[in-house]
Amino acid sequence: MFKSVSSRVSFPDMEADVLKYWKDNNVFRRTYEDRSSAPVFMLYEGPPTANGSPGIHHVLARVFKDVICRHRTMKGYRCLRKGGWDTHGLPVELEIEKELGLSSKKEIEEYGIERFNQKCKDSVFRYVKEWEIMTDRIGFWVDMDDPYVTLHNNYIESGWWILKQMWDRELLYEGLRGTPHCPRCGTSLSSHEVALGYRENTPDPSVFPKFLIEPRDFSEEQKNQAHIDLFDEVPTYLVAWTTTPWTLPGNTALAVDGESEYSLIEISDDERSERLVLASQLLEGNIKQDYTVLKTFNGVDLIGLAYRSLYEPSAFGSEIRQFVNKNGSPATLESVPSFIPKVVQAGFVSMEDGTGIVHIAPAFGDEDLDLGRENGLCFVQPVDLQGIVTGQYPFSGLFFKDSDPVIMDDLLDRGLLFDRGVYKHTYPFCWRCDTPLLYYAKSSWYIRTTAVKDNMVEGNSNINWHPEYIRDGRFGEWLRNNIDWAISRERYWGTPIPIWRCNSCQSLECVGGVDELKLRVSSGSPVDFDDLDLHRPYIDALTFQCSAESCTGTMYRIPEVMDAWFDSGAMPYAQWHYPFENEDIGSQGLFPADYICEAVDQTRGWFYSLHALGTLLHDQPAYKNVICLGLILDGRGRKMSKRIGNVVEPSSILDVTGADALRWYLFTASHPGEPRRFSDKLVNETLRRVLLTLWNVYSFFVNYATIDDFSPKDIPDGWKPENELDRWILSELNVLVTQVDTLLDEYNPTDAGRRIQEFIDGLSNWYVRRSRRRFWRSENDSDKISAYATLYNCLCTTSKLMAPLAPFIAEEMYQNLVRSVNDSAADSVHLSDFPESDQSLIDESLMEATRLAMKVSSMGRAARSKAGLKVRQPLATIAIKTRNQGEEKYLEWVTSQVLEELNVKEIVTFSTISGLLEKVEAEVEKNVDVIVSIDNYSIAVESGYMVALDSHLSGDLIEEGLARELAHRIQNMRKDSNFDLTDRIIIYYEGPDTIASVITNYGDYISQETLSDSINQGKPEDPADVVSHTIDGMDVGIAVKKV
RNA sequence: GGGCCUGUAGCUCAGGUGGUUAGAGCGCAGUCCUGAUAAGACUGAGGUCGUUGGUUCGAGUCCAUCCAGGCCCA
Repeated sequence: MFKSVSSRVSFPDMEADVLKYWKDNNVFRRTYEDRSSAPVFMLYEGPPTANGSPGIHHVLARVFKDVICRHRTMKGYRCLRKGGWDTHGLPVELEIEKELGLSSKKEIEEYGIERFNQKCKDSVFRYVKEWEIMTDRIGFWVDMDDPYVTLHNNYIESGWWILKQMWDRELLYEGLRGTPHCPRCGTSLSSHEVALGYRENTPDPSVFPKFLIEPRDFSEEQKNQAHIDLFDEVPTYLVAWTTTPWTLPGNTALAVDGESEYSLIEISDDERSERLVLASQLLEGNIKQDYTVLKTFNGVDLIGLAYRSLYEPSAFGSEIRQFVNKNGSPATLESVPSFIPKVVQAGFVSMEDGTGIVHIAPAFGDEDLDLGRENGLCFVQPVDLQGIVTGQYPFSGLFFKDSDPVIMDDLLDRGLLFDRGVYKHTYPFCWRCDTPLLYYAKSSWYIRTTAVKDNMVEGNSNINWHPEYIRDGRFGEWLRNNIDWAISRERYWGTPIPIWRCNSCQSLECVGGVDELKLRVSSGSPVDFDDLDLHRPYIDALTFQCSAESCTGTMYRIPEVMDAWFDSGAMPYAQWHYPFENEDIGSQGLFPADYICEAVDQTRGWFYSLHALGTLLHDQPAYKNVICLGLILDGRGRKMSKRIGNVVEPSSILDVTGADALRWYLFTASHPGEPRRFSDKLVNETLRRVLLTLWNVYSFFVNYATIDDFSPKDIPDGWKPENELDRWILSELNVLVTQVDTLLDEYNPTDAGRRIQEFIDGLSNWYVRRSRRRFWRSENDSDKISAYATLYNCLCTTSKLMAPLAPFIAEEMYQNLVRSVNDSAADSVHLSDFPESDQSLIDESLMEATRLAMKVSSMGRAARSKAGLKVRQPLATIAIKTRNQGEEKYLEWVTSQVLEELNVKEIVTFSTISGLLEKVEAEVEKNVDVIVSIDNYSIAVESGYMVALDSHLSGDLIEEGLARELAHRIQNMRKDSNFDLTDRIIIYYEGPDTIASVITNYGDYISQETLSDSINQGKPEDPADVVSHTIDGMDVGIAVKKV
């Protein structure tokens, strides 16, 4: 029969046993190995980096992945979930740099790329054991024996193949990009690193340089274009604004907003006059002195206007290059001898601050660079990568920031500075060395994602996002503003970019696989390809003859490695070493994924890299359904960070409350998309309120089933519930089954869990509470069997329903309730079928009626409480007024439940109590909830209902109340003495005549309730067993003795 | 600076298409119930529904604005 179940349970210990059972019986593996013909449900596991300990936020993502997969498994799918590790990238390098005390690329290269990369490689699995333990412990099923690893040669090779596809379709190109650059460390910083170093309230110069318009310079055509009266005799300037004076020598254009209005104004002092152009709405605040507005016009009228450079580049030894667009291919730079800077239109011109005229230096900012490309602007770069001003400017040789004051003084001397001040704003610094960063246009490799932008937007509309707003919101927005993906990094530890360049003719070749490389290199020195590590520096050593016609040069690999996001986006293919193996991933159901789940910070990370590569390679999204998780915060609403020290160690929770409680809390506390505050107190509350409540129902069932020797086999074939309570809870159960199944189908474990919670509450606090006596009765009649059958059914089904969410307790209950009596049942709840709802057992009216019983009982308890009538004291009558006829009928169905619950003998109608209804209506205002006392009735009035309890106590009622009180005291003594439920006892008592009379009249009742063979007046043999009680002010001594 | 999200009781959260007096759980105080219970019931205290406007007979709900927090990006 059933294994005995203590109400005192240690969930962590129970879970350890379940884990062992899964392992010993190979349960996870069998969920997919034993189902070769089942439809595939594919999870893509976003690879974590194992160079740090897993935190609670990792648990969050993992359990949300798991719950859906477990549900689909029980629905008959073959759910595939391959683990993976992200092993490349700058964070890994930075960790090692810190460890080795290196702080620049130069130092890394001196240390040696080979040794450096070896250190990186050694570090990435540093915490893998911790990850495996955590993953196992929380019950996340994922194949970690055969994970994909981004540093493996096979994985890299798949990446190369993808890149080659792009290359062949001319979607791969080299171009300029404005990148945040640390001049001291000599390296670009990733956006993540930049984010580490923003400093608020950084003072910078606020400069208003004046750019002279000289109509003399205009061609006839330009003169006609500029519909502006510009008078030679008064100098006219365009006034711009910048906080980076050091970029002014790189100015090659000024940008205006075509839609806005600009003014030509004149200001004068004693000596001379000058005219200025700036946005009309920004005149105020910028122009302190008196001025005259001569003319206003639209920004569009300024476009094409030429002006004088502040520093003519050729005069100061700076090279001038210009963006040239050649039949659709991306703009490239070509040297030109001179240029005339012009006014252009730009969408980003602000009318909030500045002058409405923006200084453009394509060599620096990314926006400026884009504008340069679009408009074929010139490109002047007067600062080198060490941050030193080049050329022969008056400030050449200075560090770029140090040149600011010199430039301002110089402009002032030359009358080209309208105003200067100080502006405080947020500016990025290198998080390592505190050097102000430089936005610097550098050459970089791109994938032309913009070529498939529309396809990406279209594909996204077919992705099922949870929460839904991500699709058109954050993610959709990102896609609509798509720019080409810069995939190269001038770093060391990453997938090397498989492009070789000829040192002679500069022609390029992209290699799409190891065999291809082997063929190219074979003409050169012999390399052992079997043993080749595809990382730097080994790959850099492979060179080969240039294949260009009549070129005798040698091809060397370009030094860059790939953005680690490319690695992660390549996982749908690279995890299978596609296409070198598993060519048919599409037909095998391995692509696209049915489901992925990560936190919202992956919008531009993994969600994007997957989507971009999926669209580029197969013109379809790489995933169908996503749960996008919100951030997890600490108990005070702060982001968890190592620095603040508020990171929650998963083990601290798991060891105390167990994995199921943690899982349940994470599922149900809030919807997955919302940021959540983590609180160990609430995990504990979840344990008590949900899991322990269920456990106690389970324990109750097993205890009594064991006493009565009940077996599920005793349930007659075709049994249908007749008892109202049984019909009610089974109706609730079958409604629940459909709801939970649907919600899990819809990727909503939160509401699924919340619904199960409500059911457990009803099961425990109404069904079992009201049914207890049916289990206590000594005879095994059909009603008792019915109660057992019902409760058994509820517990088995609940265990299956909650198996995806709380896999441990579900397994434990299933093993004991199902497997122990049925050898042919699946040997794990997770290999069993998800429950199906029996619609014939659903009775909406009965559920409505029971809700009414609960409501009325609640009011009755309130009325009792107010009148000081404890529930153990039986009352003679109750009158109940419902809101309508329909409810009147419902009430008839559940009258016995209400009477029992409220311990009242009889229900009567209000009409039999003369005048009561009228008195209540006279006393109580309409629509007010209140409890009143009228005549000898305590009456609760609430939202249209009325419950009146007769508080008059007859002698018989009082005596019966005393009998129940005595039974209660004796039960507690049994419990305190640790007697078994079935132990029979003898009772001794001493007390006044009133008590003796109760014993005489209710002795049978008390004996029956307390399983006593006799009740004796007097002392037991050992007087120490006597416990003194005070009942209704009477002193009563009672002793209980096991027979 | 831009995009997106969030703001309801001390805490965690519910509050379809606007509609009577805004709810639940936890926590707190008191009372009660209990041979399944680490539980439960009842009562009480606790709310300017982030702010300010607007639409409407009527706004927690719709619109706008601002404030605060968060994420992503400049």
